[in-house]
Amino acid sequence: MARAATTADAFNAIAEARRRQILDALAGGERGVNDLVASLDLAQPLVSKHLRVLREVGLVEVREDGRQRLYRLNAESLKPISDWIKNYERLWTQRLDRLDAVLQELRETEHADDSRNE
Amino acid sequence: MARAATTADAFNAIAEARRRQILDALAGGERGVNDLVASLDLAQPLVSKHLRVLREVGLVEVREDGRQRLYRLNAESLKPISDWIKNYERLWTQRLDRLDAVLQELRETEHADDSRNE
DNA sequence: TTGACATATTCCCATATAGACATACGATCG
DNA sequence: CGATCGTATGTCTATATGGGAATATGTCAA
Repeated sequence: MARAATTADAFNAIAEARRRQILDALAGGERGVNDLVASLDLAQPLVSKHLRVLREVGLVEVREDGRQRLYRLNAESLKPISDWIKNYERLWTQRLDRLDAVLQELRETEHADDSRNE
Repeated sequence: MARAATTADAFNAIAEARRRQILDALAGGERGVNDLVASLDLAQPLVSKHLRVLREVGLVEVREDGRQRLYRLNAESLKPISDWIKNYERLWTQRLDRLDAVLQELRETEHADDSRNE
């Protein structure tokens, strides 16, 4: 079997950096294809193809407006990724193995004013 | 150009569901390869191959123990993913049908105090 | 040493890309 | 109507995969 299709799920879709860039661009709001092409400095057919992948996994949605197609982010499709990674966040947040030294250094360097949770 | 290598970065590495399963299994602590093979019901060579990919992107680390190799999670390598997705979380957390209103509110109350959810 | 065990590597194959390029399609304008 | 704009799709290629199978490597035990 080959690699899973890029349209298999959001995990595969966002593996490609360009597609993440597109999502980042759409985070600011609806945008047309040529608009994205200009922003990302990518060939138009490529942008269209990437948008297709993103659409197939539900990460973006389209709306027709005259001869333009306005794409917009559908962030909820990122939730599975967020949910998955959330289980790991504490593993580096509360990583206390040899953190003591680092914390002391940080305390000296940064002089945080409201970090009284220890 | 073909798809980016699975070892290109953590995003590509975790696109494969089996590798996420391996990470999930390692979240509980260090484990040997055969141990993982039994847990995941995967052929041993496959597990070794997946572990190699995960190792190459820094998601796991190995330690030799007799004739076993104990793998453990290096969660920090997931941080780039966590960081990226964090920018989107609020987009579904505060997803009301009238997003415009929310956006305006955000624009007005741009203070760092965001502890008033619900 | 031989053998059992734990893990890694190699070879093969079917599949699917991302990108470049050409072109098709639909909407709008003149 | 024809021309043009905005976008999508098709074709080609190089490349890399995940899985299966066989095998290599390395470690310990008797």
